[in-house]
Amino acid sequence: MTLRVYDTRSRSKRVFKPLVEGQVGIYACGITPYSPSHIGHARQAIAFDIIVRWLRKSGFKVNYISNFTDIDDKIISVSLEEGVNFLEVANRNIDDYFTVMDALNVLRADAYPRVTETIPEIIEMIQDLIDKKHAYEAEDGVYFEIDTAPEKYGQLTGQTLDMVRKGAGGRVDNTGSGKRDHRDFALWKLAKEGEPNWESPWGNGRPGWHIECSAMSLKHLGEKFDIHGGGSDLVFPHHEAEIFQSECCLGHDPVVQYWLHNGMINIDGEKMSKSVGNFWTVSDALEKIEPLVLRYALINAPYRQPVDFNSVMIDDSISHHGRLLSSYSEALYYSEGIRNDYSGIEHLDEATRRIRAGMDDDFNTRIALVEIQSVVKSLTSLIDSDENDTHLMSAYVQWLEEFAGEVLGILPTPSVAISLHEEKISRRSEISSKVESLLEMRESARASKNWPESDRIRDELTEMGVVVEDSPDGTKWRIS
RNA sequence: GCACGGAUGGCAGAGCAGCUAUGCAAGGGAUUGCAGAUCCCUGGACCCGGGUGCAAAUCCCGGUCCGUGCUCCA
Repeated sequence: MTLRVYDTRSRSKRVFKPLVEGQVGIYACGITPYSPSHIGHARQAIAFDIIVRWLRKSGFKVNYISNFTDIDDKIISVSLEEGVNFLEVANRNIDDYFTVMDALNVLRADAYPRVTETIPEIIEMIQDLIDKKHAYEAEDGVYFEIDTAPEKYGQLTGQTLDMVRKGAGGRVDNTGSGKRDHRDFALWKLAKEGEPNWESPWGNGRPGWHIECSAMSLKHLGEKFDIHGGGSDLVFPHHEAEIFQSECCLGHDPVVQYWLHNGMINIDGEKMSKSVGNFWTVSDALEKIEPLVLRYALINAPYRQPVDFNSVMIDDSISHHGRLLSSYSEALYYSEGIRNDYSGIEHLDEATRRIRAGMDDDFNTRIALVEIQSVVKSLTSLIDSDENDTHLMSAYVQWLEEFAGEVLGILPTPSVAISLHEEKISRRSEISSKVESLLEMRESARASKNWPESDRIRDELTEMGVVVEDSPDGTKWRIS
């Protein structure tokens, strides 16, 4: 079994081979905490959560790092508006991040470095770049000089220096006052009046946007590491800039072996943005959708594809996830918490083979969900068959926990699932006698072909949340 | 304008050269007073034009449309 991943730099799927056998270092760009997390952040977090889960499942020892850019222009502007310290803004939104990502069952990374805790390393790296003549000091900060490494340009985007020069057009004059060339980018920005700042050899200021990730990945993962990830909107300029910084500083290339980028989220076919007014924070979404259903929805397309967030896909996710949850919790209940090895059960073996092949093919969660749906379908008919084969059921339980739970993270814990089912059962016993007597009345109405009365009683039961099902061997009912 | 990605049945979304994707929806049947649930069955797609293959949704070339990025913006 071979894992293949799509590498943005080579623009193709490549067989995954880590630098050190059996170990994987992975760095994924996290958020700039200037506002509460939105569902695009959730998608990024979930995508890399699942990538890490699958790497671990495949036997790799994984070191997963995800950062917070806790100082930046937008954070400063929010802090000025509110008249509070910038760290208060950042910490508040980082708290929000952890709260919602925990709810979405995103496992914690091994470390969450922050820019403000990496200042010495950042300064050291900038100094190194200056010493190596790749960066220069200007009146408003320190800049990386693109022309010192033109061969590195466009590794991720395919653009050349000339293209960008043309594309930038009239904006050249508006960016960065001290730059020698408009394509140069800031490594250190000198502080203006009232801005947060740190001491440096070039004056008090703060790091530019890109250098932090080079410094933090170096600090936590070393001079070369396996996977660097993030949203596809970061490909340019952020990740291109990182290549310049890291490779020029360390003197070798490539520093990053595989570049992985997740796709963006559209709302009803349009880009999600604050200006369009179709902006969903995760908290907004969680008011309407169960967290695990949202997670399900966000992995319904492979991580590189754009996801269109619309009511149809949400409704689909609600019903599909609901089916998974109720069959799982019911099977768990009947099998009394026992787990059974599923190997040897043909259908489950086949599903296992396909789900593995799908996940090994650039983490295709869509394929995985298809297999899970198919397993759920046969489990549901097993439960409905009245055979009460708890041995077989417990094998299904184990399979679902392994793939829907451990790998995709879309199952609640067994105790939560059990209590969901028990709630149903207790609700059932609560209203049982009333329902039974109504059903008897309805039965006699039906016997005398009094259909209006029969339907009236059925409506009454519907109001109570009871679904009536007539069948050849009598009338059954269940909680909707 | 330039770069990168995408275009598959009513919708969502696999497919990476030969073999049913799948789910939802639709139609037919079984069951039913009706409805629901369940089971069985069915139809239906590969943006356009060329090219290379015994064979192309799948590879190549050209076009059209869509998305994203083009310097601090998720």
